[in-house]
Amino acid sequence: MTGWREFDQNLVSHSAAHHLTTIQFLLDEFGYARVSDVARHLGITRGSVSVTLKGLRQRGLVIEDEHKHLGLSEEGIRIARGIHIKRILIQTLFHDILGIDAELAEQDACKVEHLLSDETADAVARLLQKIESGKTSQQLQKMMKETGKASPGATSDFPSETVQEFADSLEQRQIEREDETK
Amino acid sequence: MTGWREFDQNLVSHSAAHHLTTIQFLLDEFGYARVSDVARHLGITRGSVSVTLKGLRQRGLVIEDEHKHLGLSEEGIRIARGIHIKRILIQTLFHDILGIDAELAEQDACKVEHLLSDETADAVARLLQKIESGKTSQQLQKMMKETGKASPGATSDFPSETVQEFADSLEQRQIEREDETK
DNA sequence: TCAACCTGTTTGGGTAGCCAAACTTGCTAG
DNA sequence: CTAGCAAGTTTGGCTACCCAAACAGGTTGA
Repeated sequence: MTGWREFDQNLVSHSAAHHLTTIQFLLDEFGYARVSDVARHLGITRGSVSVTLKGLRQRGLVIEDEHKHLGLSEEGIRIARGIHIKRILIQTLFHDILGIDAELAEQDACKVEHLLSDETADAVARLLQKIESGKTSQQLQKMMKETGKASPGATSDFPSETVQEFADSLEQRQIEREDETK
Repeated sequence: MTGWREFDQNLVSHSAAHHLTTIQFLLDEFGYARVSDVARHLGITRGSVSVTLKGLRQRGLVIEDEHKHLGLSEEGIRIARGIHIKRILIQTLFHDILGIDAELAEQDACKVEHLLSDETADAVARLLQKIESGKTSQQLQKMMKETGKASPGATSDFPSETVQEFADSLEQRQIEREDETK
């Protein structure tokens, strides 16, 4: 298992990602952002935000003016924007393509947004754009819409028996392909 | 921002997920699993594994026989299997559909496997199965294959300008839909 | 003016993980 | 029989988060 712990050497942590995107959101929405605003928006205490932002200031991602109003450095903006876009892309993938309920799609997207590689995010964008741009058959459109509905008789467990079997077959094929390669 | 911190009240943490799936893997592969084996496989020290597994034993997910050989309880097996299947599904989605390089697809899948909701994983399975089962047009098959290739002239930055604009338009539409709803 | 309030910071405490290093155990090769 | 090694555990230390509570400054209304 190489690199199963890559996650903790990411550019920014889950927490930092949310601090940055929150500041950007507040700036867009209200024109300013203070420690308390960030804390309220994230649902954590001012103290926690204060400490976290101290770190982000030291890393040069967050800046502060004389009135304690927060802002993002150029790099902070880049990072926040990247994460935000990933969130939108994943959310759209889950909601529009997989048919996941909007709220759950947002929740899942929020959990993984800062973990996905740029390459994967880019690929999601390309797929969505292709589907978008009408290069898609009627058939696919219809199929995509149906994807969201559970198969008749599906239970609430995961994995269902069919999913289990399907995943097994996927894995088997994967192993075979690896064998071919060598 | 409701529930941006859901991640830390998941069934199992990223670390625990890997401990469980590693035990399952070692059992399948070698017929036994000991603390040292798990440690070697995960690339961390025996001490860390020892402590973590103590917790998982207390939670009833991991069991141990008189020879210090590890095993999984019924619930442990269920959890490990669920995570493993999610990994396979996501990896396949990224590799086969999005065209992401196999290694990166595995790495990304590994980061998010334990975070995705059952519903989303199920939906991924349904989508893959539909594409699989030949209900898909030739056109889509072709499209899927092309998706992996970056557009000509694409740079190595994320997000590219086009992706940026595309994501903006997605977001705009999302907002409009929300407005309609209320 | 000054008390009440809002804002921000600091500090002590807690959990989750990781490591290194010191032990304990038990097996095995001389 | 025993020295040595491998396996497992414990402990102290570290980072990254979170909270609660104490504290410091500025604003504002009475």
